[in-house]
Amino acid sequence: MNPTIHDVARQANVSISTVSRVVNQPLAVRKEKRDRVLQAIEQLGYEPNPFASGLRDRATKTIAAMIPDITNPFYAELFRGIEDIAREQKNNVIICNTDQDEARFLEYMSYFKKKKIDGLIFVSAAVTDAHHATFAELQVPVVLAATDGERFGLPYVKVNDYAAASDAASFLIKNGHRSIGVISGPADDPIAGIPRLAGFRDALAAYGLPHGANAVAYGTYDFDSGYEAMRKLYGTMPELTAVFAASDAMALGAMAFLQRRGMEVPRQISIIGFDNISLSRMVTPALTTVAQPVYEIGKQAAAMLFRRIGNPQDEAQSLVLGHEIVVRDTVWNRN
Amino acid sequence: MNPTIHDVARQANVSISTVSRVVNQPLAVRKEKRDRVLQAIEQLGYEPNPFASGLRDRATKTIAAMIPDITNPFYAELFRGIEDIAREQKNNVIICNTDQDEARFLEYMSYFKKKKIDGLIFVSAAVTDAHHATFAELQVPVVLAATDGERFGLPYVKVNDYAAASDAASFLIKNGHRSIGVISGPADDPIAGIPRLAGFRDALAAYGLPHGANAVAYGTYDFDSGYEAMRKLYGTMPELTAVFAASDAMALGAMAFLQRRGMEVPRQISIIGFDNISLSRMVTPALTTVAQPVYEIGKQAAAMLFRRIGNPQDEAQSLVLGHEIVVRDTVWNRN
DNA sequence: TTGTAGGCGTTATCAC
DNA sequence: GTGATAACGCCTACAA
Repeated sequence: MNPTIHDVARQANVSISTVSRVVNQPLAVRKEKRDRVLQAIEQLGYEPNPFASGLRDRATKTIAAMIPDITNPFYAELFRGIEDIAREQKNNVIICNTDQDEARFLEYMSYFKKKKIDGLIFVSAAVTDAHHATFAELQVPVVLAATDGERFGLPYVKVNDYAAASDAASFLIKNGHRSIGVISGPADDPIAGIPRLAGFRDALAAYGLPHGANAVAYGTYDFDSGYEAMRKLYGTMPELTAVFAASDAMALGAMAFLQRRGMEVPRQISIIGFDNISLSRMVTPALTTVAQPVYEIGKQAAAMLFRRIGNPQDEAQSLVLGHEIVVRDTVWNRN
Repeated sequence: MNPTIHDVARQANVSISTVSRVVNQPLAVRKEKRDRVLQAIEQLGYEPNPFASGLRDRATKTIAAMIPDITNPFYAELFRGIEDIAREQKNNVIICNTDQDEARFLEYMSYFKKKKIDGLIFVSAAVTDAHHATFAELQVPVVLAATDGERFGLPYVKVNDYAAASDAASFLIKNGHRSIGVISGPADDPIAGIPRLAGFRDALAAYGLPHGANAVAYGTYDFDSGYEAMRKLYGTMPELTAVFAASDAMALGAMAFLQRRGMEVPRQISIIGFDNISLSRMVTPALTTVAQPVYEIGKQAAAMLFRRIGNPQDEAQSLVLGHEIVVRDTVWNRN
């Protein structure tokens, strides 16, 4: 049996209210008594029972993280950032794999309406009207990670996808490539689809390079779709010397396609990915890619959430973190 | 504000105890009233407040999963199995990344002693005396996943590592290999180190094949250590035609070393891994490996845990799940 | 079979 | 500045 507030009170020879005050508003208690209480707490190893507090205040010391799939290394690492901050704050984080499934999402949300949570971090998927409405019902702070919230005024932490994709294009161009294909995310994905494609294309255009429809294939960020997209792309644009993929997994898929067709990467075709997942350095040749500070995104999102939980009127300032190109072995210098 | 038991009672015109009974022991209530109550529950969307129940019964509807690192795809998938069962049981699972760090482990455990959990799943790491002692203090059921508990009488769900490694050896031998190297886990790891090495060596011995110290290098299951181990192994045993690695990540490391040295896999050197992580099909050539039913291990471990939580005297029957060899492209048939 | 009442540990409100 | 006390919502003796 854990010690309760009563045990501490008895030990310190004060009332339970005093103990409670020492814990919650230490300044309101005369120093002398406060020290006595503190000492008793220390001795007994007292910690407030979260159920009792929860029952009274409905604060749960629990946040939820909604993630497409923890099995995906990108999300796993982002989650680590969240978890590390939550642990610092002595909070639990309960993890929700949505599998991008609407029903699953709703199931979790209705669950949260009963069994309260203090806040929510929504990772990576585009926010729809339906999502937004559900968030509002929840009545707790919501922070977005690796996705955009401008449209709904939701605070977010992410990278500038447009600029990052644009940098990828410049990098390829600087390495002497002129015929460049793109494996994009879904054409209607406002997060990692549209902006990355636009950023990349605009950069090509700025250099006066072709960037027509035949230079783009679409995938769904995973390995298999990258493999398939590469097949299509190669069909419509056999002269290409480089490919930009909007995710590392797709880049790996593209690479697998090419290698299995007997083509040499990067000598014949160069590839640059996006994300810098841990696998990207494990393949041969190691993948050159645009790195997002994934772990940091998770950390900052969590920090922002706790700031808002502590102070609900805090007008959270969204964060755009920097990206960088990690140069490994899949881009050939043609100059 | 969510409806409480009182609201339901009023609506159904019964006392709160009747409502409580309907929820907890439906058989003890006359059918007529029961139906009325059920209807009221339905109408109001009543769900018991978990804090109130928690406060009374100290049941938290929360289990913990101790995992070396959720960023590792193997653990991530195992965790998915755990989570899926937990959700079925309307439990939360809080995830603890130990990073194999003792201090971190203890921090979590002491945290759990305060803020109770209903049960614990300990994944993958070898159980030490210290661990075991700490488990005992916790006073809640503990189940082991992907690790052994015989020594302490702890129930576990795992694969037969010895037999699986032995099968890997047979597979290589059947494909005509005679000079075979091993990249083992740590020599003192009783879980995935010792048994996999022993199983593999014993199989070689059974075929009258050499299996001396020069045919083994040791790693720590990760990519880099596999890379390094392959370098050593190749130094001591340049005649080898095949390598067994005790983890896929090490197999990938080994493969990277060979490929970067200009060697062809599998034509010159074959590789077989262990785990069947998702990456193994993404590399080229795709990795042949011994598959563990990871997701299933997580599921079964969780199911076992909930069985024991429900019935503490349940003498949990440990489970040994089957393995299989997933044949892809890294083993050359020399016959 | 059903209802009443007490207590789980905390915090906040009110007196003092 | 401090202490008693009333909730918070649930469950379960115990009484009826």
